[in-house]
Amino acid sequence: MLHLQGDAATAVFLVIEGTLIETSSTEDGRTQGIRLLQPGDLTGAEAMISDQYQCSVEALTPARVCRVPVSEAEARLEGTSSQGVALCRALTGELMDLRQRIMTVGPMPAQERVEAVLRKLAGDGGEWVRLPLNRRELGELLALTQETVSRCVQRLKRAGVLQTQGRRIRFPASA
Amino acid sequence: MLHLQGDAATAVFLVIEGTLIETSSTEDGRTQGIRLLQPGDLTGAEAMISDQYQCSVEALTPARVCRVPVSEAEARLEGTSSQGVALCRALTGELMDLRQRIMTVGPMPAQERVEAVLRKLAGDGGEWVRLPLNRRELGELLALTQETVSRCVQRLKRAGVLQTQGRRIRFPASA
DNA sequence: CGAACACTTGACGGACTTCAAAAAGCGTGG
DNA sequence: CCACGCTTTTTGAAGTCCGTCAAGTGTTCG
Repeated sequence: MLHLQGDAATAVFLVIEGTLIETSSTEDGRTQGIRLLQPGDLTGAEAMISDQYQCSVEALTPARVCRVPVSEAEARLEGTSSQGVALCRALTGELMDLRQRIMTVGPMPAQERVEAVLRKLAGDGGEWVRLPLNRRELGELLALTQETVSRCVQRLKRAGVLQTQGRRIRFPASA
Repeated sequence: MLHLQGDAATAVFLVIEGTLIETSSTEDGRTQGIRLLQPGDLTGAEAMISDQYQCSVEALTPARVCRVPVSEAEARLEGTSSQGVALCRALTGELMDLRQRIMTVGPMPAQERVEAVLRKLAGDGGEWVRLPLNRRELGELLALTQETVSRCVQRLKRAGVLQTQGRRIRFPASA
């Protein structure tokens, strides 16, 4: 085990030899494998922009990895233009976002996926927001059909989780 | 439409304003939404290591984006240590890998997912390889149950796509 | 006002999950 | 080498969630 999801993120790792696996778990215990790591792959890059690891990394075979403390990685970039550092941080942010997406389309049931994406789009501040996607496009994003998306939205409405008004939706403040 | 999957990749884009969506399609026409892009997000980073875009990007609302030609992005990193450039390339590779994973767990049926991951692990060179994961772990990676993974492996065996021998598997050379 | 498009709803079928049990691998010690 | 116990894998039966097909009901905009 290289590190656990939630551990203090202090280093980036480069795989030299062997096969490892990144996994991530939801609070309620569902686990999803994110990706296999093979020689040449990098992992733990989120250490550069976050203080906690987003996933656990475990060796599946005996493996050798190169551990680069964040301080050292940053020192290497230090001499560089600030754009270089900014680019790395941005790329790392994209990585974290894609991992989150895998957690959504992987183990979540349809209704949770729909709620997750709508919350992201609408915010949960309680304002009305016009959705920029139709049901078909939402389905495409969530690996569901438009019909399933529609049914989930209706179910969430009936459950009082959200309100709709044509193409506009809103999550009532949960207090 | 910012660019299409397969277009010549010549620039990286930074979202300034608006909402856009990255989508990717398989050769046989299934489309999967990869992620929503919002202000501050970066897209098209694969231009730095590939000559084709991996996904299409489309604006869902009126949007403003900053287009950075690859040549310029590289020039900015030029003054830097080679490690900076290497780091960016590695991060971009991870991004492409995660997109591929979303294509796998999103729209692919169980049997295709199993075949895809086994081919990645075993190579299709025709040698026997010992799997470093058991059925439960394969299921975790593919968002399937261990039983479904097992059934798919059996079906692939019967179809002559692969052979097994305890924990070892092999894809007969397809010639 | 009407046509095109988006969204909802229902009935049905199929793919995958769940639960349960049998079979096969695999290491240990006799 | 074989017997034993453990884990992993396979197989079966039943149930569920989601996809497909097909109407029907908004909504938007010319």
